[in-house]
Amino acid sequence: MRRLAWSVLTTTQPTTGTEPDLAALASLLADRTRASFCTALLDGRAWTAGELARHAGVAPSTASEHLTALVGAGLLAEVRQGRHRYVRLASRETAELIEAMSAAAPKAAPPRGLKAVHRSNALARGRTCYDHLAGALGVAVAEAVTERGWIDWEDGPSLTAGGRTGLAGLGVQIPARTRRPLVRSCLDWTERRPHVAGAVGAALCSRALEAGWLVRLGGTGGGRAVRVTAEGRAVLAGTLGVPDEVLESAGA
Amino acid sequence: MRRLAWSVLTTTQPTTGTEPDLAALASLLADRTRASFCTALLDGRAWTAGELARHAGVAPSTASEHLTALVGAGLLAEVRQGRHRYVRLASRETAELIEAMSAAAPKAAPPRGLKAVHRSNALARGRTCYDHLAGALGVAVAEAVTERGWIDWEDGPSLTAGGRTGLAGLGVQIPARTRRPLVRSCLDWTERRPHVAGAVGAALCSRALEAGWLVRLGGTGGGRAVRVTAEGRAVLAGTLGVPDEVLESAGA
DNA sequence: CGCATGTTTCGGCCGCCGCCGAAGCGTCCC
DNA sequence: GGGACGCTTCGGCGGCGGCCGAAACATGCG
Repeated sequence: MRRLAWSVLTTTQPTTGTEPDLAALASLLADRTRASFCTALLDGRAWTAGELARHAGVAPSTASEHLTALVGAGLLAEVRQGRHRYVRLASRETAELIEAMSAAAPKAAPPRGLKAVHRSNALARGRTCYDHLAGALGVAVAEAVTERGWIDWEDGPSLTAGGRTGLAGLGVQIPARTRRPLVRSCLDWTERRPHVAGAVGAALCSRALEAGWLVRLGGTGGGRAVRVTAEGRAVLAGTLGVPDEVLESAGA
Repeated sequence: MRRLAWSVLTTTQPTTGTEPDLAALASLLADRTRASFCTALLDGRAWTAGELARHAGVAPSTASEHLTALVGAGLLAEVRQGRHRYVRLASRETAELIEAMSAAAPKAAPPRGLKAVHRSNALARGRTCYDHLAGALGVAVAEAVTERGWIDWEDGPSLTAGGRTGLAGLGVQIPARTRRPLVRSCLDWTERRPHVAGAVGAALCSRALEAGWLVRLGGTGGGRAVRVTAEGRAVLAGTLGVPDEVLESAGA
C-alpha cells in the first residue's frame, strides 16, 4: 500500500483560475517543421540543431528559431556543448503526449522518394516509441506476452505473476516502487492496435537493446527504426513466441 | 485472464508507411476559437453551433467554418436536428487527448471581468473532466479514497478489494469486462496533482450526479463546473473523508 | 592566429488563415 | 403564408508567422 506522493495536508486552496492555453501549446506543434523535430526526437536521444535542420530540410537559421520556441515552451530540453546545441524531449510526459497525438492524427500523404519509402517501411516494421517498442514488432510482442499470459487485459492492462517471473527470466529488470504504471497500453499508429508501454515496456525495450536482441538502424539522424538480430530472433521466437513472419520482416 | 480483442491471426503485414500528420492535428487546436470550442465540449454534452459561437465571442459564420473543420477531421461528431447543429467530442479518446494537452499547456493570462473570474474560480473548485471529477474537488476525492485504502498507487493506480466493496456501498456500479483501465491517473491542470479517471472515475462521477451529490452549475453554455449539495457533502465527508474545507468552498 | 564549422540575429518577403458582414437557405412556429 | 431564427456560403480584408539569406558570433583545431 502506498500513499500519494503529495500530502493531503499541503495546500488545497484553489489556484487562481488561470486556464490552460491549449491553443498556445497546439500552435507549437502546428507547424510541419516543428512537428518533424518532435517526431524525430521521439527516439529519446539528443539531436543537434543542425541535424534537425537537415532532417527537416530547412535552413539552420529557421531551425534555430523553432528550437528556441520549443525550448522556451518547455517541450524540449537543451544542453549546450561547445559549439553544439543538443536538444531532447523535456520529459517522458512530453513524449507520451506526442505519441498520443500521433495516434490521433490523420495520416499524411505517402512518402515520396525511394529513401523515404524505405525509412517509412522500416519504421512500420519496428521502432522505438521514446522508451518502448512499437510498430509491427511492438504489436507482435504485445500479443505474444498476452498469449503467454504475462499480461492480462481485463479492466486495463496489468502484469501477471507469471509475467513477472517470465520477464525476470529474460533478464528484464522491473522497477519497483514507482508511480509509473507498470503496463500502459499505447495505440500504435501504424498498426492501429495496442502495444506495451509503461515501466514494463520500457524495461523490456532497454533490455532488448542492451542484450543485442535489437539494434538501431541508420546512422546520424537515422531515427528510431530498429532491426531484430539473430540472437534476438531466437529469444523472441523461443521464449516469447513472437511469430516468425514478423521477426523475419523486422530482421536483416 | 483475457485476450487482446484483436486476433493474433489477423494481418501483421506492415501498413504502407504513411506517417501521422501531427501538424495537421495540432493546427486544428492551434486556434483560440477552435480550442475554446473543444474545451467547452469537455463537459461531455452536445452544444449547438450558436452556443459555441457566443461562448467564444465570434460570429456564427466563423463558428460554422470552424465546426466544419473539426468535424471533418473527426475530432467532433455532429447531429443535425431541425435547424440546429449539435456537436460533441467524437469519442472518449478525443476527450482524453484534449485533457492531456490541457495539462501540458502553459497557463493563459488570468481572466478579465467579474463574470469570467467567477466562472474560472468555480472551475478550479470543482468540475467534470468529460466523464470524471477534476479540480480541487476531484483531487480531494482522489486523496480521500487513497487514505481509505481504496486505491493503491504502487506501480500505477489500481483499485483494491476494499475499494470495490467501498464503492459498491456507495452505489457506484463498476463496469466489468472492459478494456478500459479501471483507474487512470489524470493530471489536474488547476492543482497540478492527479485525480481519478478511468472506468472507476467515470462511474463515481456519474453516480454523484445521478444521486444529486453534485449538480452542474450555470445555465446554457455554463460549462462543466459542479457544486456539492448538502447531501453530497454528507456522503463525501462521511463515507469518503473528503476534508471539510474543500467541500465548503465547492458547495453553495 | 586563421580558418572551418555550428549557431544566432535580423530584415524582408510571401502565403495562409481567421475574421466579419451580406446574402441565401432551411426549419420552426404562429 | 409569413416572419423569426439558426446556420451556411462567399468575398474581401488584415495580420501573423514561417521561410530564407546575409552577416555576425562562438567554438574548436591546426
